[in-house]
Amino acid sequence: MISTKGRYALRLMIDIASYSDGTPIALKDVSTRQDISIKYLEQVVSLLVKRGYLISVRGNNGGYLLSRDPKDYTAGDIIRCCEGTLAPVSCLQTDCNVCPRKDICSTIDFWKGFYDVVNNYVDSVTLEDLKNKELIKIGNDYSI
Amino acid sequence: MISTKGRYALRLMIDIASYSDGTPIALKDVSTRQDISIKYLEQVVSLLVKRGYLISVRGNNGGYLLSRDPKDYTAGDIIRCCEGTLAPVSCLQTDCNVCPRKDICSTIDFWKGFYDVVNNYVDSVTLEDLKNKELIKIGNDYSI
DNA sequence: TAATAATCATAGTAATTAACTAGGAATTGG
DNA sequence: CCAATTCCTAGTTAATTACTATGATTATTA
Repeated sequence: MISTKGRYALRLMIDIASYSDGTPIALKDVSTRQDISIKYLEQVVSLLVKRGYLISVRGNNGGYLLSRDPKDYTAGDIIRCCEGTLAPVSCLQTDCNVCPRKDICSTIDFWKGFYDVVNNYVDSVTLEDLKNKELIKIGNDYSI
Repeated sequence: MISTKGRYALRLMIDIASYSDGTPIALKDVSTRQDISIKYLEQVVSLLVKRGYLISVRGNNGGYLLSRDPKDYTAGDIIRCCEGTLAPVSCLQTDCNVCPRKDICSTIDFWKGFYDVVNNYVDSVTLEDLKNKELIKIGNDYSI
């Protein structure tokens, strides 16, 4: 199960992408639209800023801006940034991890395959794709 | 991340499939081979028995038997039995769940897709496949 | 028939994580 | 200066995870 960190991160990024007009988007507005507490969003957003996925603007009329075009983020980028690895088992989290059973483990290939299909999937969807869904939902889709 | 319940369930089933000779396999032996405490295995195995995936034989020389041919279990069957649903978000856990944002949610299709690729993957691998890996690892593969 | 070896059932527990909430400092536009 | 914002750290509550413990029940076998 993906935690709220990863799920909220996705909604936050979609929200900013969808309501962006060149000026910074304040968390207060994201909070209202997405119905997530500002205080919790602050924690999520800080991870995205640290990673360089968002640019923060401090002070009055401050907020957040995308650092790239929506088509240049994958859902996987965003989720992994806030959620950590999507590895199904700890053996796959880092290369240096040494499981005492690694040479006789009959399930490691199965879990590697699991990891692969998950990463391939989340990286096949871009923020642009999700933004378009959002625009349709909120009735501002002028592309159709 | 998949919990120990699901991971141990898979190893338990592979172990029983691999060492099965018609007589029941005792947890003590699985415990030794897999290096998992008997007491914890008891809890895992009880879920598999309740689901009908294993047949338990009580008393001296008792143990567990597969109720089907290894090719008739998928890894997904076994993992879901002990782990619960593999749904990435709670909205997908049950049909009757009603999220207040369901009509305006722009991410639900993304998560449905996630759920689908995970289920398709884990159901594409059978216990037979995993058993063959195990037999190769322990050097008892007479099929090659 | 008694010892033994297994499953079965339930409860307890320590550590970790999840999902927040709280308080206040720093920054900036007007 | 003031108001609105981000930034930073710490605290909290509840749930979950990953076991361990105790003992009852069942069945083989010497």
